[in-house]
Amino acid sequence: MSSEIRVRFAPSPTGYLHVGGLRTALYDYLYARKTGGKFVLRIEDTDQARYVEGAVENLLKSLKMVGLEYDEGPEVGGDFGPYYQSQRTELYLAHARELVDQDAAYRCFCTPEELTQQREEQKALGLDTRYDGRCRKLTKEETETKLANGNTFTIRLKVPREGEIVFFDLVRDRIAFQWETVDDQVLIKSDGFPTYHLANVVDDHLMGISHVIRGEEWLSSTPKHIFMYQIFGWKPPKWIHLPLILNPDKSKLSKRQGDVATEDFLKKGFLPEALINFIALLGWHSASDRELYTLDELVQEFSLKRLNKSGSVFDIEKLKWMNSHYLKTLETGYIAIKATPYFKETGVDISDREKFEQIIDFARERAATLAEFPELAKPFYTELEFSEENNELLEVEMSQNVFKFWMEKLPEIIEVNVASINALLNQTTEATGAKGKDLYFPLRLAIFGSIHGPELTMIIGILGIEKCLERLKKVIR
RNA sequence: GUCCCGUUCGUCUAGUGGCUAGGACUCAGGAUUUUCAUUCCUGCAACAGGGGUUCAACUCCCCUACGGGAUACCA
Repeated sequence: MSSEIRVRFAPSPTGYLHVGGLRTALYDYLYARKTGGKFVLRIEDTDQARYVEGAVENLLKSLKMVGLEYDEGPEVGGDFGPYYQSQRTELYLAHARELVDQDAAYRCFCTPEELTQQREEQKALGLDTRYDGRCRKLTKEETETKLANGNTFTIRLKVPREGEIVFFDLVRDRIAFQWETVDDQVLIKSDGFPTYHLANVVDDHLMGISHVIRGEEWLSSTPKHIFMYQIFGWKPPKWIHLPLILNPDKSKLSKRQGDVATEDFLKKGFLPEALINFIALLGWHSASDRELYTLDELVQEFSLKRLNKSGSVFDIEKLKWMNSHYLKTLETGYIAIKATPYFKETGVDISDREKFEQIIDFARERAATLAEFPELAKPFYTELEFSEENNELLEVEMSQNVFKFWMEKLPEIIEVNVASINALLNQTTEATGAKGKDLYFPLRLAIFGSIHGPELTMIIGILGIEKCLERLKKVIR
C-alpha cells in the first residue's frame, strides 16, 4: 500500500469549464505539484441525458489554456484507466452487486412517477422528502418475481437507519450527521449507468486517490460515500470540501448572473496568469500580505491548511485590476501574441511588427483586458474623426499657426526622440507663441485624434513623420 | 420545512486570548505628468447580535439572527 498523494479533478462534461471547477482543478494541481504527488483527470460522463457534444474537448482545451497539466487522464493515459466513467460501467455494476450481496444495497422497482408522487405526498404532510424505503423491505421472493416479470429497477444504497456518522474534513474539521437524515441513494440508474455517488467512490478507490478535493455542495453526500468505503472495506480518502464561489448576491456562482466559463473570461481578454492568480485567492490565502503569484509560485506557497471555510464573491473588479497588472508586467512579445486575435477581428493591418509592439506597449499601460486593445490602438491604425468641438479647436488661428509651422519643420527631424521633439516644441513656442495646452492639445488632436493621450514623442515615433505630416495636412485650412 | 456548513471594511482577506484590528480591490483627496493613463502618497470603511468562560475576548462555548449548500434514476 503506497502512501503516495494522488488527487483528481472529476468534472462532468457539461460543455465548459466552470470557474468553480477551475479552482478545484487548480488546487488539485497545486497540491499534487507541491507534494510530488499525481494529478489525475477523470471525466464523469455517467449521465446520458446530459451528454453534450464536444464538451470534453472543450474542457481539455480550457485546462490546457490556463496551464494546468495533469499526469493521468484522457489523452495522456496512465495505469489506472480508462479515465472516462462511461467506459467503466461493468466495474460499477460489479461493485453494486457486491453491495447487494452484502445487504448494503437493494433493488428498487419504484418508477420515477411513483417517486415523484411519494415526494408530493410527503411534502403535503410536511414530512422530509426522502425515499420511504418500500423496496427495502421486499423479500427475496418478491424481488425475484419482479425481476422475472421484467420490471426495471435501480439499485439503492441501504444506509443505516439509526446512529451517527462522524467524519473529519481538512477544512471544516469534525462533521456529524444522523443516519436517519441520510437518504437511500440510487447507485445504479435504470439505464444501467451509475450515479455520481457509486462511480465516484469506486473510481477514487481504484485510482488510489488519497485526497478528495471538491466543492462544498458534496458535503452532505459524504456520509453515503463513507458508508460505501466501510462496506467495501476500503480506506477512505482525506476529505477537503471547498467553500463555494459566489455571485455578488452571495448565491452559488451561476451563469445567469454573468460569466462562469473559463473560456469566456479568456475570450474577454483576461490573461491565464491573471485568472489563475485571482481564482487561487478565492478560498485560499498565504499567511503574508502577498497577492501576486505565478503558477509556480503558487505551488511553492500552497497549503491545504490555509484554505478558507466561507464562500467568496467573485469580484470582477479585482480580476480586472490583477489582469491590468499582468498586462503591464509580462513581456511585450507575449502580450502581443495574446492580443493579436483581438486585432485580427477588427481587420487592421498589424503586419508591421515593430509598430505593433510599440502600440502594444502603449495599450497595455491603459487597458484592463486584451479586448480593449484595438479600441485603444485605433488612432494608430485608422483615419481620424473629429467631433464638432474638436473641429473648433482645430480651426483656431493659434492652432493653425502651429500646424503650419510643423508642416514646415517636422520633416527636418532626423530622429524622433524626446530631445528632438522637445526642441521642435520650443521652436514652435518661439515662432507662434503657443505653449501649454494651446500647443499640445491641437497637436495631439491633429495627429492622434484626441486632446488626451500619450506623449507626442510616442505618437510620432509610432506613426512616423510621414503619417503625421499627412494628418497635419488634412487639418490645415 | 428538514439536515449540514458558514459569518472581520461594499468585495477578497490577515488575525488562533492582551493589536491604535493589518493588507489588497473599489471609492475619495493629493503629488508627479503639457493632457489622459500609469506610478506614488493620504483617507473613508469591518470583528452580525446576545449570553457565558476568563484578569482579559475578533479569537473558546452556547443561543439567536442572517447567508449559503443539500434535500433527483444531475453532477
